[in-house]
Parts: sequence; C-alpha cells; structure tokens
Amino acid sequence: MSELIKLKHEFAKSSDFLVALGDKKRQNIIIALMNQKVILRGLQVTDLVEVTGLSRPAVSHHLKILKDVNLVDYRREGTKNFYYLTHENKEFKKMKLLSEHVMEVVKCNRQI
Amino acid sequence: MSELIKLKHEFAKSSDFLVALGDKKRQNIIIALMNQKVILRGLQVTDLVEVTGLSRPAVSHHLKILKDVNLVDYRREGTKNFYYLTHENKEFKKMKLLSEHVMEVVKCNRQI
DNA sequence: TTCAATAGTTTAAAAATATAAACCATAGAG
DNA sequence: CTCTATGGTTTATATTTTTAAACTATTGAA
Repeated sequence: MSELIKLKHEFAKSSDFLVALGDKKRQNIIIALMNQKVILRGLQVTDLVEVTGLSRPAVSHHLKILKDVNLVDYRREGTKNFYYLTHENKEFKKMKLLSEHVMEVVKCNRQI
Repeated sequence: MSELIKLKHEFAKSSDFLVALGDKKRQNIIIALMNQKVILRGLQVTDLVEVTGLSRPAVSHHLKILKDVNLVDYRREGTKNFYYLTHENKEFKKMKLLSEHVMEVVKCNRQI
C-alpha cells in the first residue's frame, strides 16, 4: 500500500478527533480539566457548567463528543461523575505522528 | 504566564486549522493535492471537482477555507488557478508542537 | 471587440450541529 | 420508601455550515 493511501486512512481516522479538538468550547472544557492542581479527582458536569458558562445539557453533549474520541473519561461515584482527561495520550500521539507523516510527504513533493 | 494559559492560546489559535483539517471532504482535496507526481504545477478547481465529486462552488468554498488556514495556496496563470499545498508546513509544525505540549502537561497531571 | 473558458461570489435552500427545556433514571440520605 | 441531588436523554428550536444555482469578473483567442 502506498504511503499516500496510508496517509489518507490516517487522516480519515483522525477526522472526528480533529473536529472535536478544534471546537473552542470543547477546548475550554479540556483546559478546565487540565487545570486541576495537586489532587486530580476529576470535575463534575456542574463544575464544568460553572467554568465554561455553558448549560448542563451543552456540557454533557460536548463531554460525550470528547469521550467518543477518547479524549476524556469519567469515574462514577454515587450519583456523581468525575470527568478527567485520558492520560495515555493515544490520540495526541497519533496527532503528532500524522503531522510528521504529512511533513514527510510534502517535503518530497516540492513545488517547482 | 503559566504553561496552561500558553497552551490555551495555542489551542485557540489552532482551532480553525484543526476544524479545517478534520473535514473529510477537505482531507480528500488535500490528498489529491499531494497525489501529484513528478511535475507539481498544482491542480485547478475543475480537476478537483472531478477527483472529489463535489460541485465547483463546493470545491471553491473548501479551498477558501484551506487557504484561510494557510494549508493551500495558488498560482494564477491566465484565467487558471493552480492550487497546491503550502510547502513550509508551518501549520503542521504547530500541530506537532501542540500535541507535544499537551502530552507534557498531561504527563505531569496524572490521575491518582 | 466579441466569444469561450475559468473560476470567484452571492443568494437561497438544505443539512448538520448545538442548544435549551422538559423529562427520566439512579444513588444515597433521611 | 420518599425526597433530593446529580446528570443523562429526548425533543423541538436555533444556529451554523454546506451546497447548488445563478450571476459576475477576468483572461486570452478568434
């Protein structure tokens, strides 16, 4: 399989992730989840409502999107859900690889 | 300025680029632009219409979005516009840096 | 200078996405 | 068991994005 076909698939697979990450409201949620010092037990939906200024269903909706692309996960404690960023960084590793692969291909394909 | 605030800005600045890159139709345009062997004179809108199966205004629209985030550029020859991928890869370099920075922050912020 | 080719723009419609309101489900306290 | 807190889901609406059709502009050839 050619490099380009591989890259095409790599692109397609990263599509949902890139769109999820591109949204400014979701970026704010991500930043809020990063911004937890010392004891990282995660943030509840209501915490994120406060931080982001979005409504609860909106936060819930965006969290679902972020969860679907493996950017966040949550832990349930009683009736409370504590959301946190997934820490294996799989998706960001893929994102790094994608950018590297693109640059390799473009480097060989210089404009004359 | 804290690392996190910097990262927040880095995220925000990459927002349009990520969304532009996440769209599958635009990915197809990008792949088509990469898929030019030997003599790289660029592709015209009509070429891209054929390759992608989109209408001309749609291709034109997506090219504008890709151009706005510095992913493509074009060269005019008479009435023809030849589109090509920008070859400095500035945006992909930023994308690589962004993923690295996120991983650094998340690494320090481990879940207990 | 008129015609054909190329491609951008505007406008209107269609599709997708995001939001809020109302509702439902579950866990734990009393 | 009942009540409250938390938060997910459904539905209807609003907004945004995408698309196509029609129009316009520009270049070069006849």
